[in-house]
Amino acid sequence: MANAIDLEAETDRPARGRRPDPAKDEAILSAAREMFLDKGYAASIDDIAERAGVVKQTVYARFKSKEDLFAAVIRNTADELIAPLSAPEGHRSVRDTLTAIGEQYHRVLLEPRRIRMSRLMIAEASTFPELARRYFESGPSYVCGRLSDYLARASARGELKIEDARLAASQFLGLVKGVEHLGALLGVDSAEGELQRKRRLAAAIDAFLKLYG
Amino acid sequence: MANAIDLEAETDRPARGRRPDPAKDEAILSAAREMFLDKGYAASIDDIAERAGVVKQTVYARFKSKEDLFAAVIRNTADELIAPLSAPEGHRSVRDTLTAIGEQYHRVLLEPRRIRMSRLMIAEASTFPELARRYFESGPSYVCGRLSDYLARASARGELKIEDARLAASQFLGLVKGVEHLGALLGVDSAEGELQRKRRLAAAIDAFLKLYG
DNA sequence: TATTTTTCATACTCAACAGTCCAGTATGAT
DNA sequence: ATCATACTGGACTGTTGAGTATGAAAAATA
Repeated sequence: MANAIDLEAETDRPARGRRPDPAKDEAILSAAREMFLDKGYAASIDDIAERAGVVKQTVYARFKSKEDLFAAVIRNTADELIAPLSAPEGHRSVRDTLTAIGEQYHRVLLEPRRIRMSRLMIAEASTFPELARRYFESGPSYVCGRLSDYLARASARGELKIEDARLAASQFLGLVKGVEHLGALLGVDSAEGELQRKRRLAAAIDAFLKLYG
Repeated sequence: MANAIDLEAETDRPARGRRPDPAKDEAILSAAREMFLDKGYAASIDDIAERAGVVKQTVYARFKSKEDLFAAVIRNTADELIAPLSAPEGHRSVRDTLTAIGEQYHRVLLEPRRIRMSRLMIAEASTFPELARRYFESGPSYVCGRLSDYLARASARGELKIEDARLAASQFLGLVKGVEHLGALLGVDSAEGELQRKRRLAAAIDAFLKLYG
């Protein structure tokens, strides 16, 4: 029963009249992201619109409700945050690779933006379970999976001795996080300088290699 | 300059008239706790009052504002949650002690009540930094401290070989938590049964003893 | 130019909520 | 009995915020 118009709907053909400004999409999403990260879901559409330099109606022209906008922001941001995790593998030693992954994970996890994002998702986990699940699975759990793959391969090559790769990966990330990550989520700045953080990371890697080396 | 009245204020002497009903204090706090855990700080005073079987005025008679009530709830609940952590030490082997501590930490951390509480605190960390800090310090950080003390003593007795006790404690708790704790905060039920949880705990202890045994 | 669609500007509805006020009732002490 | 305090019931203020409505200006096509 699909006619020409339906088919063309896929390719977004606005036919006549003024074209929607794509820059405004970006402005709205970006403003919404900032506000949500700042105030949580309590952020108001009015404030978001004002920050985006746009009128409330324009927001509602693109997103049919606040929930909708929120979901869009989350998906958007989650995707953006995955990118730096596609860690290159290759010819490096196990220690170097783990150091790189650990450093990245460390940096990403403690990055203020990510902390605020995690806070937001944890806060709204009961209201938006689906989004929270996606966030977890495309974030920490994804990293854990990739790391697990790597560990399994390294183990197959005889560079490590691992039985349960998934468990080992979870342990590694746990070692890297320690209790301090929870502290960061709770906004305890932990007076922990770059130095101590590096030290903890190095200790985690030493420990892991001692366990499975 | 303290006169009799000031001194007596300490012992709460309302002099004349009808006495405040202590049961209502408890009812209000308990209702507020439930509602806050459920809806976050967005929970309304009206709902709290209704649930407590009390009129809004009565709430405001005891707590001068919503913030005040919230703070009272947090302090109250945080205290309540510390209690089970005063783990007895003694004649048991290091392994047994670690198992007990780990099991307790595991149970306490993953207990639905604590999860909801952590969610709440993380969500409001930027609005109530002081409360969040207290929560962290009287919760996870406190456990870490106690564990650290224990490890230092065990190390002094020669039962373990540990240089940095605080670091080791953090590592142990990290091993116990893995990535799964974050998943729980995000409401991912992880399809992880009691079995897998016990397994992870056992693995964490094995690993720790291999590291520092 | 005529037409269509976006965007702005502004005002509006409707509901919820923090906090207050008041009049009356209950409970205790003197 | 009387006075002070706790508590109820309900109305009230003022604000905020989600979502809608309306009308006019701006940009694009025919």
